[in-house]
Amino acid sequence: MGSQLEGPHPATTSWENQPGAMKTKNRPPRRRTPMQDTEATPGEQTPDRPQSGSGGSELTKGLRSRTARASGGRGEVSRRRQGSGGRRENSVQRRLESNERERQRMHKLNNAFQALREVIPHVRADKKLSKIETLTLAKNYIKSLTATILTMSSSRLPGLEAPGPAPGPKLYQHYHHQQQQQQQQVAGAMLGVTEDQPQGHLQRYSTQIHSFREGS
DNA sequence: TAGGCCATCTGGTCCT
DNA sequence: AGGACCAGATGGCCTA
Repeated sequence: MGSQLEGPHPATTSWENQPGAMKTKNRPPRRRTPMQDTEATPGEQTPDRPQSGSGGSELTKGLRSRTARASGGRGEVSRRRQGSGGRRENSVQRRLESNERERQRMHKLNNAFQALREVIPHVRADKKLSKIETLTLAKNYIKSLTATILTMSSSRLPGLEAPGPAPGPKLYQHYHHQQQQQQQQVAGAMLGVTEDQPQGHLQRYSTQIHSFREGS
């Protein structure tokens, strides 16, 4: 599971319909494992898909296969199993709940990644940034912004020392100028537009965007 | 087809 | 005790 591009899965949970839920590429919904299938009612399983698990150790696979058998996949559940399996079923139930919480946690993490993608400028709009690309670009974007702020601060200090008009307009001009330069840098990275000091970080950031765009 | 990326499951550990 | 967090394992999908 994990894709929300298609209709809600039988076990669809609230996150899947949240507007901010991360959309994966054009992928079909993830196949449910036998363990997950124990959550679904009989008949909701997709018959066209294999029943092998998609993760977990051999031990846990064994647990899952036992679970599938215990859940009555082949016939009625024996009284003996019902009687002695209560504890096991309880642990299986706890495991299912834990899995669900973990899924929710990962979805929240992915939502945060998506939110991050949307606030960092990058050129390659046709393809979603991977997680590692997102983190790396974000880190360098922060660096570039920090450099910008430092530059602003250094240009502001002399104005504060000297008597005269308030530095507000100058700061705004500086900020506006930096913003324009950033946009030009990002947009013009492909054109080989270069800037000298003090945009070293910006230049590096743009170069990185370029390299990501090139797929290197 | 290999490699990259990802979702999911799982058990261990940490935290409240 | 139970939930959050983490990392390893596994398998599916996609692309070059």
